[in-house]
Order: sequence, then C-alpha cells, then structure tokens
Amino acid sequence: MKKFKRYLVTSALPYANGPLHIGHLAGVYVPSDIYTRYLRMKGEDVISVCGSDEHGVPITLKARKEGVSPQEIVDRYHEINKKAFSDFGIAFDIYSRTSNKIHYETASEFFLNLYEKGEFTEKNSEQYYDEEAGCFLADRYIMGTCPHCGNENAYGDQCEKCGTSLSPSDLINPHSTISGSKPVLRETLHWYLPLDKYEPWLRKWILEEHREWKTNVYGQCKSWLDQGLQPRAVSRDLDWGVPVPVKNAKGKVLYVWFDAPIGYISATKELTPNWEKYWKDKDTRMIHFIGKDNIVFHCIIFPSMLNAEGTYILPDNVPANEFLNLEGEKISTSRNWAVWLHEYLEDFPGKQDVLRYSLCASAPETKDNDFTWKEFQARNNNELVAILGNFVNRTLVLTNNYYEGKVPSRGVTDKYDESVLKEIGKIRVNVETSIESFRFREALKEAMNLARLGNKYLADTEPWKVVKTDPERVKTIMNIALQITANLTIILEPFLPFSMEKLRGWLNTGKKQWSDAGQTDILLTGHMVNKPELLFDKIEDEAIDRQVAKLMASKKANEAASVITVPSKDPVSFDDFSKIDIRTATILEAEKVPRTTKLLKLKIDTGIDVRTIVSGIAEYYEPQAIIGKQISIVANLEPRKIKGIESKGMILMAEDKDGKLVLVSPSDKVSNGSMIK
RNA sequence: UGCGGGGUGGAGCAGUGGUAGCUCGUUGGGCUCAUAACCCAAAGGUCGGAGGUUCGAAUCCUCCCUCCGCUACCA
Repeated sequence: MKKFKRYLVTSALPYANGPLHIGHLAGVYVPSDIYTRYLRMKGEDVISVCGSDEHGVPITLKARKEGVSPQEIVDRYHEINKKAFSDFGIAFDIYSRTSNKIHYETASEFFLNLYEKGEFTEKNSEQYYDEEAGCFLADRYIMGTCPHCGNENAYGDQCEKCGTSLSPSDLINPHSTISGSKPVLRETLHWYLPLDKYEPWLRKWILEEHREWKTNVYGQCKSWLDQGLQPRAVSRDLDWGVPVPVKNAKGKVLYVWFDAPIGYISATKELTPNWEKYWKDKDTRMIHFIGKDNIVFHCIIFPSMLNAEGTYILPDNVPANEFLNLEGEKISTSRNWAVWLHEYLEDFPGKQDVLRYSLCASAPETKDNDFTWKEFQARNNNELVAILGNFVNRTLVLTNNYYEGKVPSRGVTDKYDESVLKEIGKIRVNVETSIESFRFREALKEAMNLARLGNKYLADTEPWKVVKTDPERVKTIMNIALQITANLTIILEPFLPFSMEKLRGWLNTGKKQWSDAGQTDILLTGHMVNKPELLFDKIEDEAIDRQVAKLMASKKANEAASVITVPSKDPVSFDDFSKIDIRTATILEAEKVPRTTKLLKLKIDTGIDVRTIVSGIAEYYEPQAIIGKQISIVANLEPRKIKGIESKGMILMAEDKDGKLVLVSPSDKVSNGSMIK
C-alpha cells in the first residue's frame, strides 16, 4: 500500500435544519473521531474538518414555516450542533459552516474554474414558476391532489399519504404553497455536470483501483455506474445559497450538493494557510466519513468535480456506514423518534463515553443496526462497569491498600507474567489493524480485551492471597497490573477519551503516544498513584424505563398531532345522496383471501340476497371474530373483481387517524336490509 | 404480485471452500481485592429445507419454505 505523509479526514457536514441524534454519531462522527484521535496519537500529520451544511430548499421551507430568515435557522442549529460535537469530544480541528464568506468565495471559484474550462453543459428546461410570488418552485413547494389516492395535500415530489413518488406534473390541481396560485411552466437555464462523460474514468478509478473499499460502498457505486450516469444540474432557481458566479444567472444559486462538499475545502482554508498541502499534494491521504445516503455524492459526484478541476487529490477511502435504527424503528427527525444528543447529556450527565462506547460497539458498519436502551444498559453494566471499571478499581484499591499508592517494583517474573506482558503488545497490534481497516467495532472489542486480560491476570495470580505468604511476589503482580492499567489509558483513548483522562488523573500520568502502547514500564517504580473513584457506575432499570417511556410519549404525541381532519367535501343534492343504497347486513362467513395481507372474503345476508363482498380489513379483524356481526354496506355499488373474486358492494368502515379500520354497525339490532338514511 | 435484505446453539451476532466462533444468558465450580463485580468449566447448533458442483460447502449453483422492509391487492 502507498505510504502517505499526512491525512485529511472529513466528516459529513450535518444539515443545519435540526439537531443531531445518535444515528449521526454512530454512523459518522464516532468512527471519524476514533480514527482521528488514533492518528494524532501516532504522531501523524492529520487534520479533521467538518461544518454545518446550510443551504438548500428544506432550510428555506423551515424558515418560511417559522416566519424567520434562513440565516436565523442555520445560526440556531449551527450553534446547537457545534456544541453537541464539542460536548461529546468529537475533536474536529475546525467546525466551519457553508454560510461563511470564505465558503462563498471558494465555491464560486470552484464553479468558475470548471465553467471557464467548459466542463459544464448549459441546458434550458421547463420548471414550475409562481407568477404571484415571482419565483421558481422547487417540487416541495407545489401541492395538489395525488393521482393515485386522491389525497389533496400531496407534494410535488411525493404523496405522503400513499407514499408514491411523484413529479409536479402528475398532480391534479397543482398550486403553489407560497401564494396559492396555479404555477405555470417557464423556461429556465441551468448548468450541468456531465457525469456520463466521466463514467469511463470513474469505472477505472473505483472498480479497478479501489477494490478495497467496503462492500456496501463498492457495491453501491457499481450499481450506479452500471445503471449509467446522467448529467446533473449544479444550479437551482433559489435565493438561498451561493450565487452562480456568471452573467445571466440572476436568482440562481449553486445546488446544495455541489456546494456542500466544497465546504470541506473552505473549512480547511479557514483552518490553515497551508490548506493546499492537504488538498493538492499526492502524499495526502483523504478519507471521507459519511452515512450511506451520501455515497453517491462522495464517491461519484465530488470526485468527478475534483477530477475535472484537476489540481485536487481524490479520496483514498470512503468508509460509509449504514443506518442506525432506534428500538426497532427508523430514526425520524420529524416524528421525533430519536435520541437527541443535547437531551442525552441532560439525562446522563458526564456519560459521553458510555454513549460513544455503546454506539461504537453496535455501529451499523456492515448493515443497518438497532439501538435499544436495554442494550445500552447492558453494555454499560456488563462491559464498562464490570470489565473495565472493575479492573481499574481492583488494581488501584490494592495498590493503595498494600503500598499507599506507591508503584511497587517488579521483581522476578515467571513465564505467565511474561506471556501477559507480551499479550499487551499483541492487543495493540490487533487494535491498530482493525482501526486502519475501518473496523471500529472489532477494534473496540479488541481494546476491551486488555481489561479482560487484566481481570484474568488478577484472578489467576490472586495477590490478596499470596500477600500473606510471599509479599515480594505480590509487588511483581501489582506492578504488572498497574502497567496494564497504564496501557489502557493509551489503547482506549481514541474510544473513551473522557474516561481515560480521568484514569490518567488517578494514575498521575500524562497523555502518551500510541507508540508507548505495549511498553511494560510506563509507570516507574516509586511513582505515586491517587485514590480512585468509580470509572463508570451502574445504570439502573429506572433510568432506562424513563428513556423508553419518553420515546413512547413522543410516539403518542406524534399520533395525536398527525390527525388530519379532512375538510368537508363539496355539497351534494339530496337526490344524489339518495342514489346510494346504504343498508344493514349480517356477516355469514368470513375467510382470508389467500396470498394477500389485507383482504377478507365475506358472505353477507343483505335482507334481499346473500352475496360476496371482498373487503380490506384483514389486518384489523380475524375472520372468526366477525361472523354474525351486523354491519352497514353500500348495496348498489357496481360489482368489481378483486383478486379474481367478484365483490358486490362495499363494507362501510370508519378509518381512524392511524389508518385503523373499524366496522360501522347499528347500535341496536335491526333486521337485515334496513335502509340507512 | 414484484424488488431488496435476512434465516448459524435460549437471545443478539461474526464467519465467502478445509476440524463451527464471539458476546450475553443458563448450569456447576473457584475467588472474596473489586460496583453480587471477576476467573474457570460445562451444557446447548444435522449453520431454514431439498438437490447439485467439489476430494471437501454455513460458504458456490438450482429449486423450495419462511421472516422483515418497500410494492401490489382495500371502491
């Protein structure tokens, strides 16, 4: 493998329209932080850059909704997120933002450079335009009736009721959400990055030269490349963003995914005047830490931009993670299904490392993973407390009891002692190998093995027993136990920086280099250590129950808030109403329609006849349970074949806010066929 | 119905051709320095099923079963 002189670590710029949650941390920032801390301890020349991504339509939408400016929105979340990172010890060298002047300059220059080289293609296209508000409309700004389900509040890109993805021209009765007026199509000019042109180069660069990338990343790229790349617009009609720096570009800004990765460059510029060393020297190794939603931008688009520009280096690896679920469900900002970083610290003050540990141990490295509070508790109690904290405590308590805190000398060592000491070095190498291959779960497990080793050593040598017969031997044992403890402060430092700082305090030592790991005389004879406190404490069931209850509460609140009362429909005449034959009937038989999830085949007595109706209620009613039940039906609906079965009529049901269907029945028994009017 | 991802000891997972492994749990034992923590040992799996390729398959191929997500079926 190529030897690099320095490292440039980038972490996905969080979007400044909301606070950070555990998914962000687990997927991107904990791994990136571990990696960076490790490199720094090795004495490598490394910088880690990040910042807020502050442009794009969602931010303008949110601003409009709250009646404030986009700048106010991004200011708010920039501060919150910057603080969250610093609170959790995510040690970027700089946390910048894309609304900075330096970023505007950098992004403009970058665009202009490609523009002047003729890398872009220009194309006119038709976009929806709001004549009243005088602006073009992003898909999200257009609402109308969904052609599939009839929902009158479908967005131009997606109907949230039936989930179908749409384009604005699909909508019936489209209207602008800004002015309410009917949008018209209007021609607009945009600049495109011809990704199709770069395809051969990308194929070679990724598929041949970077086979070592993680399988999820490589596979994703391959599938994109195999599908064929299309030119992508790099500009938008919007007033929030970096203006397109050419003539005839009034009201146009750089599209957010074009300007965001350039944010890495501007952040580096802001950090150091030597920024070019990190971006333009082939001896720099650039690593992008991202989530899987970002793979295409960091593996295809941004590299294409950099390559087209020509003077920049390309990422050497893009260790993207998958997604973290929470208690079995997808994390969702809008549904408040998340553990927010700032709230976590209110509930668990000082327990940054516990979350870092737990998120790293179950990070979604190869596939989506689930975070549960129960597992979080188990990781803390069974691993951090029982294995790590306990070993440290045993060692320091014994040292204080026997030697008043003075490190005893190591006398004659036996074979077992030697093998334990040697094991420390092996563990260090294992941790290194794992971190350098971006396998952080494995690295952490291996690092914890050092604490396991310590516990085993004490159990095997039993100093509390031997002390009565052979005090000289105990000095050797405790010296070795202390050396293991000292090594822990090095090997676990990238993972648990807060706790290791504490531990160093008790050991009365300073920060060490990574190369010190494996050494067996870190604490010299006679060195004084302090009295320890508990490195971690147990998390009781109540604390966990409270968190789960909190989630359940937000789930409930959500449901309540999501009740959409459908406005009343247009009036109909009584004549029209009377055309519908609604009457009572009794269910005689019910069975599931095979190979469907929702359909029941019902035989019902309508008073006038016995007929078959197919109804989509199987998810809410067991066939057996509804036989004999009296219900209401539309008797004169034209028959329709559903799944090959002729359905004559329709069962009336009330649909609850969560989509649950409930049969509508007469409150007292009436004869079948009674008219409902 | 289509697409995608899974099915490995009680639970959660690792393991892409060569004697089936980890964490937790269970049971028994040891220890009592330590936050009832630690250490050792044992039990427990025909790696969803059937065929095939191979000297050899959890691992490759074919078919099937099953679970999950999206999709379809709800008039």
